[in-house]
Amino acid sequence: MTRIVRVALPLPRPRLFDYLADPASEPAVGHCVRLPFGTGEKTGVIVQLDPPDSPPVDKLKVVLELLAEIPPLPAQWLALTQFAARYYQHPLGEVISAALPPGIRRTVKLPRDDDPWLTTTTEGRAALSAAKRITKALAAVEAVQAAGARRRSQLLTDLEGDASGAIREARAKGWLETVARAGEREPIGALTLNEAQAAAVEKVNAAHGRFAPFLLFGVTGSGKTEVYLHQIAHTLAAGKQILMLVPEIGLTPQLLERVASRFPGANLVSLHSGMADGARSLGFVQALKGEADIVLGTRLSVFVPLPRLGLIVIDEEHDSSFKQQDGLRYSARDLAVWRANHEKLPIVLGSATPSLETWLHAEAKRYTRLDLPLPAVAERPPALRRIDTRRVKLDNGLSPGLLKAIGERLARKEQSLVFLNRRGYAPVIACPQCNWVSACPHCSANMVFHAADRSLRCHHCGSEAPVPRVCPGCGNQDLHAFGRGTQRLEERLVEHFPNARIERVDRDSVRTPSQWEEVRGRIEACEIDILVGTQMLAKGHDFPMLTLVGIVGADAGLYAADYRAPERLFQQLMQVAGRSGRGELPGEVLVQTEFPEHPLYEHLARRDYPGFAKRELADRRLAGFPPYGFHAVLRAEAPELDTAVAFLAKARDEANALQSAARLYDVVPMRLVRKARLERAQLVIESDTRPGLQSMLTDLMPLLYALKLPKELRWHMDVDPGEL
DNA sequence: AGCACGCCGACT
DNA sequence: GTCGGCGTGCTC
Repeated sequence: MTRIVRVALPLPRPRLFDYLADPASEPAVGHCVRLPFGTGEKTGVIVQLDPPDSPPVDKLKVVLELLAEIPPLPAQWLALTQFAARYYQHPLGEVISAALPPGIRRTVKLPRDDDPWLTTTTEGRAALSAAKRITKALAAVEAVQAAGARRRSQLLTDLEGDASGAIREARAKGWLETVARAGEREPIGALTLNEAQAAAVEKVNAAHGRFAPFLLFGVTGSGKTEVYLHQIAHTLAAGKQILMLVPEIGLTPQLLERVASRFPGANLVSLHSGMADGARSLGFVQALKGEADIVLGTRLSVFVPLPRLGLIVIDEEHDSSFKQQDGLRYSARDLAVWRANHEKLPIVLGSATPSLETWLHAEAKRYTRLDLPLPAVAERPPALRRIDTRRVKLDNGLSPGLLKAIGERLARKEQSLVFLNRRGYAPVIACPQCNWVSACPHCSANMVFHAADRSLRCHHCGSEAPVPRVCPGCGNQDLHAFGRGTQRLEERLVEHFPNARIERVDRDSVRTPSQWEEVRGRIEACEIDILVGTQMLAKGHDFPMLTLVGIVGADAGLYAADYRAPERLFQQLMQVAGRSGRGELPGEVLVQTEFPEHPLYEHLARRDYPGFAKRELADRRLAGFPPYGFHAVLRAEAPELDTAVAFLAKARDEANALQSAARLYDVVPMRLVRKARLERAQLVIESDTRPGLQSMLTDLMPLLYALKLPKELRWHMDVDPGEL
C-alpha cells in the first residue's frame, strides 16, 4: 500500500508538505527523507503518516529516498523540536534543520561508521616504553593507553593537528588493535567528596527516573565538577545516557580529558559548532543509536537524540552563550529543563551566580537548591577593596593603589590580573579641532583604534580602515585616541613595569583554542607576571600563583540601559574575582570605581549573591520584568529605517486588534540603530504570564507571515530575548 | 529561502 | 528586435 508522508522541510514558512512514499519502503515518523522540491531537492523529516487532510494524490510528488541507515528520530526528539517550534514561533522544518547536524541536512550519505574502539597491544606498549623519542604514531599509542580504550574519532580530537596518518601507522605496525567495545570499566580517580558534595550527589541520585530540577549553587573551587562526575557515574551505572551542556568557552580539552579519563569505558561524544560536519554527524548518530554514553557539548547539543537519557547537567547555567542569538533564537537551558520534564529526568543546573530566573525557581522551591560552600580547608574568599577613582589621580586609567599592589606581587613573584572588558587600544579616535570621530561607515558605532597595525576596526560589523594621517574633517595632524582598551593598558603597564613579563589575553591576541592552551600553560608555569585581558580571562583553570585581580572600568555596566546589565556585570565580576587566591596564597581583589558605595559592589565585596539577587528581583518585580513578566521582541531591519518602522507599526496595529492581555511597547529604533548598513527597529511585547504571551504570539505570527513586505526587509521574533 | 514566471529599458 | 532588471508567488 502506498503511504502518504507529511514532511517538515527547511523553509522559512510554517508549512508542512505531503509526499507519496515508495511502496517498497517502510516509512516511519522520524525518518529522514530526500525529496524533490520545486526544481531542486531537499532533505526533510517525516512528522506524520497518512495525514487525513492531504492534497489530492495527483498533486503529490514521490519521495526520492528514505534514509534508512539513519534510525528514525525518536518521538521524544520530535516532541522537543515541536515544542521549540511552537514556543519560539519558528517553522518546524527550520527547527528540525537547526537540530540536525549539517552533515545529515546537506549530504545524503551518513558518514561511514569506521569508528572502531582501539586499544594498545603488547607490542605497542613495548614500543612506547622503549622509545627515546615520541613520534606521532607513538603519541597515539600513548593517548590510547592513558584512556584504556578510545574511539578513533575521539583519538583524533585528542591529538594535535591531523592525526589520521599517525593512527593509520600505529595500526599498521600492530601497536593499536580494534576491539568490539570498550570493556565495562569503573570510574577512575574519583575524589572523596565532602559532606555538602556527597549530599548533593545523593539527592540527585535519589531523583533517578523522575523530573527533578536542581540548582547546584557553589562558587568556583567548591567542587561542582566533581559532583557532576559522581552523578554521571551513578547514571552510567544505571545504564543511562548523560547530556552535559557547557558554555562555549567552557568546552575545553581539559574538561573533555577529565571526563574521558574518569570514565574510560564510556563512549564520550563531544559536540560543538566548530567541529567538522562528518564528526558532528557521527556523534549525533552514535547518540541516536544509543551507542554514546555521555554527550558533552555546547548549546546545540540540547537537540541530540538520546534514547536512554537519564540525566542532564548544565554547567554555568547563567551563561549567555546558552541563548542562540540568530536563526532559531532558543535558550538551550530552558529547552533542557523542558526536555527533563518531558522525559522525566533529573536536571542539574550549576552556577555560583545563577540567572535570576533560576534563582527565583529555587526560592519558590520549584527547583531544589543544593549548596556547596567552600571547603573548610580553603582560605576565606580574597579580600575585595574598592578604590574610589574620584579621589585619586589615574595614570591612563590605572590608580596608584592598583599599581602599588601589582608592584608588590612582582616583588613576591606572584601573578596579577588586570581585567578590562574592552579590547583594542582606544574605543575612538577623534579630532580635538573639528567634530570628526572615527565613526563606522556601516554602523552607528565608533571604530576602535588597534595600535598593533594602526587600524580602525568596527567591533560590530568587522570593517577595517587605516588610521588617517590627518583629520579627514579639517586636515588637523593631531588626532587623539580617547578612552582605553586592553592594548593601551598593556602599553602603560609595560612602561610602569619594564622588567615584568606582561601578556595580553583578548580575542585579538588569542584567536584559537590552541593559542589559549599555550598561554594557559605559560601562566601555570609562572612565565607571566601580569595578565591584561577581557572576559576571556574570567573563566578557565586555577592559577595558584595569581593573587591579585584588578578590575578597571566596570562602572559602565552599572547604569547601562539594558535591565539585565547589572546581573551580567555581577556574574562577570564574581567570576573574575574568583581567579584570585585559588592556591595556597591569600588573594586580593581591587575594584576601581567612581561609585564605591553602589549596592552591586557592596554585595560583590561580601560575595553575597543571594543578597544581590534579592535586590535585583525586587527591582524586576516592580518593573514587571523577567522573571516576573515575559517578553518577546519583534525586530526588523532594512536599508532605510522607515521601512523597518513601517513594518513594525503595521505589526503593532495587527497585534492591537487581537485584544490580548499582552502589552505592546512603542516601536523604537534599536540602541545600535545601524549595523552593517542596515537600519534596525524593534517592538517589545510584554505579558504577565507565559501563556498570555504565547497566545498573543500564536495569533500574531500568521498575520505577520501574511503581510506583503518589501523584499529588502528582514524580520524575526525573539521570545525571551537576551536583551532589549 | 530558492526559483520560476512575467512585463519594461539599453544593447549586439 | 532581444537580454535582463528584480517584483510576485509557489513549492506537496
